[in-house]
Amino acid sequence: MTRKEARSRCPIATSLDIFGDRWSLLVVRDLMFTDRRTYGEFLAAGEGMATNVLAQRLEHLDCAGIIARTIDPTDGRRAMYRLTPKGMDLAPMLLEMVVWAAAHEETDAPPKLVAAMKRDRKRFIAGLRKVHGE
Amino acid sequence: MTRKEARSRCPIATSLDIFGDRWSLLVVRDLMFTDRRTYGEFLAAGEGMATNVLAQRLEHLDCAGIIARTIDPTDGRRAMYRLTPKGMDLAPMLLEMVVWAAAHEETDAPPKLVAAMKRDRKRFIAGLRKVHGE
DNA sequence: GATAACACTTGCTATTTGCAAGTTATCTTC
DNA sequence: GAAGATAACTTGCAAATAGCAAGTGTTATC
Repeated sequence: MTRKEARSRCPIATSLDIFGDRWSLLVVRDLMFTDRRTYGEFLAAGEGMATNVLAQRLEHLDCAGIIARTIDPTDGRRAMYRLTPKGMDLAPMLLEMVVWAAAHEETDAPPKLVAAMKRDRKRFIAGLRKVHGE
Repeated sequence: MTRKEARSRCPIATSLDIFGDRWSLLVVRDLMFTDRRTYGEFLAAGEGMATNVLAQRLEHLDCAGIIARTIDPTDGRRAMYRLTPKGMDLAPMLLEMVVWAAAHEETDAPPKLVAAMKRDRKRFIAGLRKVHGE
């Protein structure tokens, strides 16, 4: 997916230039809400992402500064990914996306989790940041 | 863009099935934040969307219940679009996207507007809802 | 050294996007 | 009423991306 030169500089257009596709935010989701950290784990997430697409998305998110890649010191084959602070700052948006979908679509989000998100967004996000060592 | 059968029922995956592409949220943006309401106006927004892509996106958002289409009573050629309540409920997510992009990317969002969003999200969203007659 | 695992890469097909001309219905002007 | 303009798409083709599955190179294990 070659990114054309920037369109407007509108924040939403700018954001969509970075993650306006079907797969990127799924990677961010896994890093944010689950303990998946490797290429193989993202592939195994059950979303049906193709290997070339995942590789390209990881690289793009890395270049955008949303995720960071390191090599597992205990296994030189394994690349580990984590969210950067810039990536963590996507939490409010992802949270609102969860809340929206839970209200308007059929999802398997645990009702208690959604309720916790809606009850106190700031607290929920603070909890995520703590988990991620921020 | 043929939508494959649903992947996981995760809220984020579900949402991305609906608007996980480069163009859909730009339509929602225009309806939410500007006074663009017609096919021609969306095309003229300066984002470089192709005509066939716009037509398909409008239809898809209509089918998803996010926008609604009516014919302008004063001009039978003109289709007018508006956000449904379901579409309006995307406001918090769009707002967080704006805030994120303003913080991490170079955008032309007016600083005062971004500050108003960050200062009191609920109030800003209430203002949007009032403008949209909710 | 043989085998396996990890992270991609590659070659090909299928699908979508992008471009620009085309079509149809409605409106405006004369 | 006819001619011209406009609005919303549609269409045909080229370009780009997604998807599939086999392949490759490095590292780890036995």
